[in-house]
Order: sequence, then C-alpha cells, then structure tokens
Amino acid sequence: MRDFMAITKALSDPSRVRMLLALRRSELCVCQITGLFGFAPSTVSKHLSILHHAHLILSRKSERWVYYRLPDKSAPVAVREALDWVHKSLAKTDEAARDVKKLKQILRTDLAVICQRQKC
Amino acid sequence: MRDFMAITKALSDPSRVRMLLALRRSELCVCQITGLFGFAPSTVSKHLSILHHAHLILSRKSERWVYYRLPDKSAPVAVREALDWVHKSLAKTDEAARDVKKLKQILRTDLAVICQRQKC
DNA sequence: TTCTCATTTCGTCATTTGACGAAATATCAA
DNA sequence: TTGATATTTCGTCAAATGACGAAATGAGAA
Repeated sequence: MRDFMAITKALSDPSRVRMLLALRRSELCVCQITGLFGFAPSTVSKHLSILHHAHLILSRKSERWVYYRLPDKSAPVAVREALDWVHKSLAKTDEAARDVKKLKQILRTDLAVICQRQKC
Repeated sequence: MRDFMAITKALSDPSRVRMLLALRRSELCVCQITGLFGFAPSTVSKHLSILHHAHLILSRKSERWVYYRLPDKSAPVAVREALDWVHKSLAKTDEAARDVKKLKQILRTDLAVICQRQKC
C-alpha cells in the first residue's frame, strides 16, 4: 500500500505525468526537462525526485549532468502497469504531442548551450 | 488529460483507494462506508463525490440511502484500467484484508441499525 | 586544492487538500 | 403537509503541496 500510494501521489500532478511521457522519447537531464517546462531547476528537480522515490524513473550521472530515464522490464509490476496505463491513456493527446514537438527542438540543441541559456 | 488527472487525483488518497477495494465486495451506502472508516459522514460523502467525479464509481438512490458501486465493463478504458491496476496491486495486502473482515460484519448488520448507531 | 557549474536541499509563501460540524437538501413515513 | 433522517453542501482550520530563490552539494577541470 505504501509503495502504491507513492506511485499514485507521483501521478497526481500533471507536470510529473508529462515528464513521464517525455521520457518515453529518450532519457533526459534536468536541464532539458527544465527547458521543456519553463520551471525553475529546483522545481523540476523536486518533481523528478518524487517520481524517482516512487521508482517510476531511474537516474544516472554522466559528466556534469544527471540523466533520468524510464525503467526497463525488470521494474516492479505495479510500476510497469502504472507506466503502461499512463502511456496508453495519454500518448495520443494534444498535450503529449505539443511536448514531443518542443522536446525534439531541445534534443537537437547542445546540452551546454541549453544550460547556459537557462543559467542553471 | 483532464479526465486522466481526475482519476490520478482521486487515487492519490489512501482512503479513497480503500473505498474502491471495499466496493469490489458489493455496492455500499454512505452509512456503511462511514462505519468502515470511522470518518464523519460529510467526509465520506466528499471522498465518494471525488471518486464519482472521476467516473471510478457509480451511484443509485434507493429508499433513504444512496448506494455506490464500481462500474461494469462499459466504463471508459482509462477507468477500467485504473480499477484493474488498483485491484491487482492491492487486493492481497493486509490493509485490504482488514477492511474486508470489518466489511463482512457491517454487511451482516441491518442498515437502519448501522445508521442509528452513527446518528447519520 | 580550487574553480566552475549542474543539481539538490532548504526556507518561504500562496494554494490545495482533507478533516470536522452545522446547515441545507431530498426522500420516505405518518 | 409535516417530521424523521440519510446525504450533501458550506465554512473553517490544520496540514500538505507546488512554486520560487538562495545556499549547499558534488563531480570534473584547471
């Protein structure tokens, strides 16, 4: 129940759900997600930590950046089903399409440039 | 997205999740759920209205009571998947077992008696 | 070591949430 | 119609949430 509620609480905020959808495209660092949402880096970091705490995303550190990604098949059943449910329910919505479009731009840009631009 | 967030917000409170699990046993009136949780009737009513607004439960009025129940197969896909996910994730937990046990007692008791007892 | 810089943590603030009791509503019985 | 009563709505209050900027952290570069 504790684990399950961590997941439902994580999914109860639309920004966090959008982050999960964005991560289906590719793993992303905090900078890139900040660029996508226009929030302060600290806000994005907090959202990601909530998703991470629910085991809905994994992280790795490389060079100066922390990358977050969706887990693979080995994730707990509740997590996998939650992610499948999110995707099946929302992948075709306008919001998701808009984010994907903006995300493509972001992925074309060099990381260092994105970070400079945002002063993060 | 709007509908989906209504569902995730509804599922983000443990009492509401427990109510969904309880309703798998049988439809229940507000009085009976109040007996199960020990909350004030107004609190239970509010929780049920949030679940209802997300289309996770249906209601019918009969005599003096309002009965809530889970929807059938004809419910929207997102709703059905949400309910399946809740059940699959939590049906075998201790919390669910405890609620079912107490619920059996409540279902053995006459409705009028339950309501009198709670002064609702 | 020291500097740089992406990220996280902390403190603050406005908003939302979940609890309650009191009052309003609605339905059934008399 | 009137009275009883199950449920809902409303107002209030404490706690949780989500936003921010400032300060702390930590890893690689110099």
